[in-house]
Amino acid sequence: MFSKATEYALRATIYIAQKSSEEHKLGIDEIANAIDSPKSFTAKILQVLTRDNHIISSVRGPNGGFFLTQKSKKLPARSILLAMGDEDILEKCVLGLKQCSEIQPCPMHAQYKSIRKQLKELFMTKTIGQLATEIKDGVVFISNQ
Amino acid sequence: MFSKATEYALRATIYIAQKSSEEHKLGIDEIANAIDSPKSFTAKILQVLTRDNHIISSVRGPNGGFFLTQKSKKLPARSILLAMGDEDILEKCVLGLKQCSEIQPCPMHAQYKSIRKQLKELFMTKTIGQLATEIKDGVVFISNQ
DNA sequence: ACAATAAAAGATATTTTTGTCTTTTATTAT
DNA sequence: ATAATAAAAGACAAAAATATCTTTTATTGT
Ligand code: FES
Ligand code: FES
Repeated sequence: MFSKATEYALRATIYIAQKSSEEHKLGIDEIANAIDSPKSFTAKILQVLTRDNHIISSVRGPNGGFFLTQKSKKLPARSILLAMGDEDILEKCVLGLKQCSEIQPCPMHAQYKSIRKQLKELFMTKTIGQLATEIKDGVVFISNQ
Repeated sequence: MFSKATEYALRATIYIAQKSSEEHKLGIDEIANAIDSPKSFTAKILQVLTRDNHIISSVRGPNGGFFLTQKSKKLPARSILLAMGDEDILEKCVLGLKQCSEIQPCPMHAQYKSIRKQLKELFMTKTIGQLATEIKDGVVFISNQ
């Protein structure tokens, strides 16, 4: 479905949202370990989410690390897909045709458009904060073991 | 969603199902042109679908080419995903966790499982022949222009 | 000021995916 | 038999995705 980079981005952001605050920031080691992802590669991804997209916040130096603001927690999960350049899955033709339209629909269009709509709805309505909260509540998990 | 290879595989197979018969086979040039895909790359893909998976049939030499048997037309679209090794999208966790289960569900599991189920249902119930027939009827298209 | 810390930045490596080109083999029509 | 045809097979190339390692910069506590 998504690229490895996007998967790590989603997992990392949700994890940071769950565990961090402006007072308690998280280091890359803890994050990569928690979500079971390659450390340096994850660092690159967090850089993009931080520097280019301001979804994650970060501070260097002692007691530094990554954290999410309350504002960022209100962002929809889709904003992570947008940041990673992986949001076209919510729009494009399942058979890879250049454009998906009612005028020249592909043989799967009629059924697929409803599925894609639900997927888009999921990523547009669920916020990063909501996804994180469910982990805090212990009903869902983000660990890989 | 799918790899380029799988997209070409789906489009090519549906196209062949629509236009070919045991008496009228299709050449790789016509197929690649019709579905707007790189010729040699598509040839490799058709080779896999033919040699390894027997979804497509082929004959070499003059008046040779690719075609689909009636039996193959009854195969579900999912069989193409299986042949291309791209079927795990119908099974795996949307966040890329090693296993998707009710015991340790990810924060998106509850909503996503229903979407994934519909996607799986689509690829399991729609046959290659059905997808091709709709093109023949002129209600849907597989061209890219 | 200084040393320690942790992210940012940059360079490089590996693997996978995508794509092309050439040669070979099977089949058919003449 | 021979030549033409078209897929099969194999080698190779380019691009993108994934991953690692090193150096630099900002920040903080002493
Ligand atoms: S045209 Fe293929 S999904 Fe809409
Ligand atoms: S655990 Fe993530 S979709 Fe089921």
